[in-house]
Amino acid sequence: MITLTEENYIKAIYHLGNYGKDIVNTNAIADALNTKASSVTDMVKKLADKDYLNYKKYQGVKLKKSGINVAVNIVRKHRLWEVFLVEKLNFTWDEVHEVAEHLEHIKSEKLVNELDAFLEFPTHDPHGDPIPDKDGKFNKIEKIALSHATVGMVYKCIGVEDSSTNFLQYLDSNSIGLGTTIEIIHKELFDNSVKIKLNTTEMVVSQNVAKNLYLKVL
Amino acid sequence: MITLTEENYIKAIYHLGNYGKDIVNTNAIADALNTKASSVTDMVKKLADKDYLNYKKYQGVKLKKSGINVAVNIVRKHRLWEVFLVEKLNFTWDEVHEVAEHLEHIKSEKLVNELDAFLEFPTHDPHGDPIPDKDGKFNKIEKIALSHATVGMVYKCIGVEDSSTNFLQYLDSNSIGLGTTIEIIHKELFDNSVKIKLNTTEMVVSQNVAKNLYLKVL
DNA sequence: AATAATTTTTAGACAAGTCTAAAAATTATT
DNA sequence: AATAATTTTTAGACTTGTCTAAAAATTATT
Repeated sequence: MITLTEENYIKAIYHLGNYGKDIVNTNAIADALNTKASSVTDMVKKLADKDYLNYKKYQGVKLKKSGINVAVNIVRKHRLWEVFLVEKLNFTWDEVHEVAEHLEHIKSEKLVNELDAFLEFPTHDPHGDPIPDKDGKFNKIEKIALSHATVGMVYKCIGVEDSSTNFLQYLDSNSIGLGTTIEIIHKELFDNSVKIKLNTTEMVVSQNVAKNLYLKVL
Repeated sequence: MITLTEENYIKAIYHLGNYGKDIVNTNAIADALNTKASSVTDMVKKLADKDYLNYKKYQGVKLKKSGINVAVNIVRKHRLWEVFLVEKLNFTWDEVHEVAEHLEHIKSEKLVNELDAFLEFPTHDPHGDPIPDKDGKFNKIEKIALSHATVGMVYKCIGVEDSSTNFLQYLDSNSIGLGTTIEIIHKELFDNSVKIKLNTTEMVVSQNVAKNLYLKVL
């Protein structure tokens, strides 16, 4: 049996380590989980014992197949619940994350698969992130950050890097959401801000915003 | 902050103590939660400290208003999730309990109230038990156990006392469900078994079954 | 290559919730 | 009312996950 805490460690390692492909070091995990490095050391030893990952002292950890399976399954559940909350229960995209953090730990194969079917097998969550299917397969989308977009071209907003409440509410208040069409008017070399056009209105976004907003070519 | 374990103790005390109205003793709680009396003593002291209940040494515990509020809220969530699982996700009435035991602990006012609205404010769960509304109000139905029904009368099945998988599957396999019409043919004084008629077929149920099946007069 | 700075691990402690075994209180029996 | 049986509580220990502070290893700097 895997505990809630173990699941959260595995999930963090998965996200920090490029879908479980890279080695992740102790401090990064501690930061991500708001805990101390010593606690992380204890837990990764335990996870290594349980064969979810490889742990080399002073080097770091890398997920093994069974660890990646656990992580993908949690990601699947998290994103399906997010779709449910937005599409059926009138949550906004900045409200879903916290609740989904809890729902993702409910253990029932039937629950997640029936939920998937009920939502008609969605492929992306409300933040534009792909949802793994029953077999754990999903498409890594060819997304480009607004900060790397080309002046003069037209894009569609497909997701965010930072899904903090602050950032999502900023986007909402500026009428930027999933699917919003964005034309790149000008890039300011001085401070890396970007002038963009939404429908008819033009606005300038900071480098920080530009780096955290993902687009795809229209 | 209330922990998951505290919530489960409060829920058990609520059910054991007639909606929180009666005093409940230590061993009863230990039995219900599959734990030891000494663990119960420790926990009820803690719950008394937190003002959820009154605890008198060697006497037992009784829920206070705040404890009843906690319990009713958990019951509300549990039963709403059961409705969701049966009506939207194709669960059968014997499959819902275990999953709902976990879903009931998710803490989000918005989640439960939106779920309630999404399900169109159901008043009863799939086992016939009433669902408290947003303010904790619900109707205690005038139900009668099959064991106390009158020979010759016709009833409708409205719920169960025992919602164990075994019992619910027994009912399913004998085509007894919510809404089934049941006529009382004969009561056997010798072993308290009851002969009943369902549509056209007649069958005999044991005293054990009869005590755990709730009816209402048709 | 030696020293300094950083990262990671170890050692020991703590809180929550549980357990066993023994002691104390209550209830039942004669 | 005294003794027996039962119930409940206490005392001390264990597990999980956490922490602090110190030690050890690694990496960076001179």
